[in-house]
Amino acid sequence: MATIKDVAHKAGLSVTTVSRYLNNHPYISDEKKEKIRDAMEELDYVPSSLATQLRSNRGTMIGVLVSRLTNPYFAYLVDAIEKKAKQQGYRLLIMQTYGDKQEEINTLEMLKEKTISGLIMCAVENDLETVESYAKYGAIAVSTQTDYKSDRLRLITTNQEQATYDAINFLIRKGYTGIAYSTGGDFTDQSHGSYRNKGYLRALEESDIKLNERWIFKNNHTIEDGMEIAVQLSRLNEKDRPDAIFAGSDEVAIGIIRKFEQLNIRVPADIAVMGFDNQPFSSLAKIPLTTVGQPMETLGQQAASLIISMIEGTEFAIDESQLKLKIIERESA
Amino acid sequence: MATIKDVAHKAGLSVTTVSRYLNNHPYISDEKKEKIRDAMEELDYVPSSLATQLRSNRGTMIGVLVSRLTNPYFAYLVDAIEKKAKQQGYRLLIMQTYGDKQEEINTLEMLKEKTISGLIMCAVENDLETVESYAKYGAIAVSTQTDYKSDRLRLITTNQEQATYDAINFLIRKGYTGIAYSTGGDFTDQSHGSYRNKGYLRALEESDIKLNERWIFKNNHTIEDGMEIAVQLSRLNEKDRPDAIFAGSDEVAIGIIRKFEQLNIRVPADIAVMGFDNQPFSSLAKIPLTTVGQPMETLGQQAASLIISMIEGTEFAIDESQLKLKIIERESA
DNA sequence: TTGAAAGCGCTAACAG
DNA sequence: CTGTTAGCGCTTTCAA
Repeated sequence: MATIKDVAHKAGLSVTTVSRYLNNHPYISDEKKEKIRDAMEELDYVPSSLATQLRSNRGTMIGVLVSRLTNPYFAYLVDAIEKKAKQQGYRLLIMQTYGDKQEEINTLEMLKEKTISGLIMCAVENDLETVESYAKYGAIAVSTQTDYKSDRLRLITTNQEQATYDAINFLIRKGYTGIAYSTGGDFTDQSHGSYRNKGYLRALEESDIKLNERWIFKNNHTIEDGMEIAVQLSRLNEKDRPDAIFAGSDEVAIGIIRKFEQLNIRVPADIAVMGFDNQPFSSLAKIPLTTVGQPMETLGQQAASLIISMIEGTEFAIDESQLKLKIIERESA
Repeated sequence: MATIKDVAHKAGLSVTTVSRYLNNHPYISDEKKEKIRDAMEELDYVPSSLATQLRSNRGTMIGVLVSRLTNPYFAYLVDAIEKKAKQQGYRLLIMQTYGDKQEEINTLEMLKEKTISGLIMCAVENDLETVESYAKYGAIAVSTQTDYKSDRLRLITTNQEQATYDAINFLIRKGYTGIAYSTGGDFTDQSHGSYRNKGYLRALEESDIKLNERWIFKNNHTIEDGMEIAVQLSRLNEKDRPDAIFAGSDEVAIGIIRKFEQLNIRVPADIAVMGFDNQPFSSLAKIPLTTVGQPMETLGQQAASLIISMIEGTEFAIDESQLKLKIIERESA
């Protein structure tokens, strides 16, 4: 591979001048520019981004950390980030944690290695104190709802609490009053999904609906989990049964509906089912799912813009108004 | 950030020794090892991967090129590649082409930049001659079925021709004889999907079924395309109608089925529908899809192992037996 | 407007 | 077993 030296030699100039050309410095005569261009062309020269980064101490690689790429939520997020990043001349290094804290740490360590100049964490496993301790090595943006305040870390938040509140109210307005609830966490304040729990609780409270502990289902993620919930629900006494369930995820919702079908429980006539995420398959289901859609596209775009601004030391204000979740009404509720 | 120099200084040793330690060279006394370890610990030292790569001329980054990450086929592929790569100490740089030839070239150029030491092309837009011309700059593995022979380029092939042949025979054995066919390409030999076309044609021929041009649908990709196909099929005279259609993609299949439902055409009773890909939603559909499953997991693993072996100059033999597509029978056919 | 020279952080002969 | 030294390919003073 040709180096800057070869180009300089062939053009009869110094490497300095060639370097200047590469970086669009002023003060190069057009004549030399021409020569350099020709030499580069002839040698099929491409600057080594490695050397550039090492010397100039500014990288062009952005890390993106997700739980699993096969989860469409993350796939769409990464898709949006990739488009925006490419457009601004940045590359993406993708890592998956699969929910593992240590993997997350390993990725954060790449900031020290200078492999990446910034990291977008689309999900977070460790506590934010730990994450923040890496902020001195590079830019970090985290997508999560939290009360944690920090000026080294930028947070890019969607309002899960509000979305859940809205969703439950949507059900209430539709006349449902017995609203069961499924969560991926354990329904405590520290668990995953705690902000959604708050939204659920707040909506019930405002409508003077008493919480029924037996209608709370914890640690559910998969279609199978959903089917199990449906079984449990079906075992309840007719009058002890909720008339709706907020499933917390589209997978779980699909599982519930599928099992209900086998049990001859009609959706939404007997029990309405509401999902969360608006997965691609949700509109394709046998009973198209009423669900909550997340703004993956704008979330990804803004995350990319944010991290780039942090890397480059410019300002970027997140536009919260673009980051709203919205209820997507179809047939299951 | 601490450098190797700082570590050497603090440990009272030369950078060479520290470098040796970093690279697990023999000939270092345990005593010094200890010192180095301590110094690194204290300084929170992490080697700059940039400098290492520049100097040693061996990188640790693998490029992965896909059409769109939001296509589950690619998401699952990348997922598998990521796992395998991580396990071997490599990182993934992801690029999307969105079907654009120039984007593919841009990605190939990264081989020259030394940004990546190898590239896995999960799909290919340009002709293989062009791709091959980049092979001198780094390892390239391409996943595509082709007759193109090359020793600079490694191909990792699934047998689309055979899978389609098998699928059509599956339909034939089920008693269907009028088998329509939809393709993403234009049904010519050069287009996307030409190997599938061959499989279709071969199966028909072997069963002495004459090709009916009016049952060939070209350039279809989306659910909407599928719905349009269904409309056209419904307009055919009852006796001119096929009794099955091989849709070429699950999306198209879903579209066809959905429209058929509106038109009161029963699936599979009136017309059987077969998809391709086994997308995650395919089993979830109203009428669970009979389709062809691709071995994304092993394909991804083998692609990763292959490119790593190429980068490291070792041998790796692709295990074709693991790369078989298989028919997944559900209800639509 | 141009060039010489000194590194960025690391590795790899070569010499002890 | 350990250190000296010369770069990898590029950018950036400094001086001309």
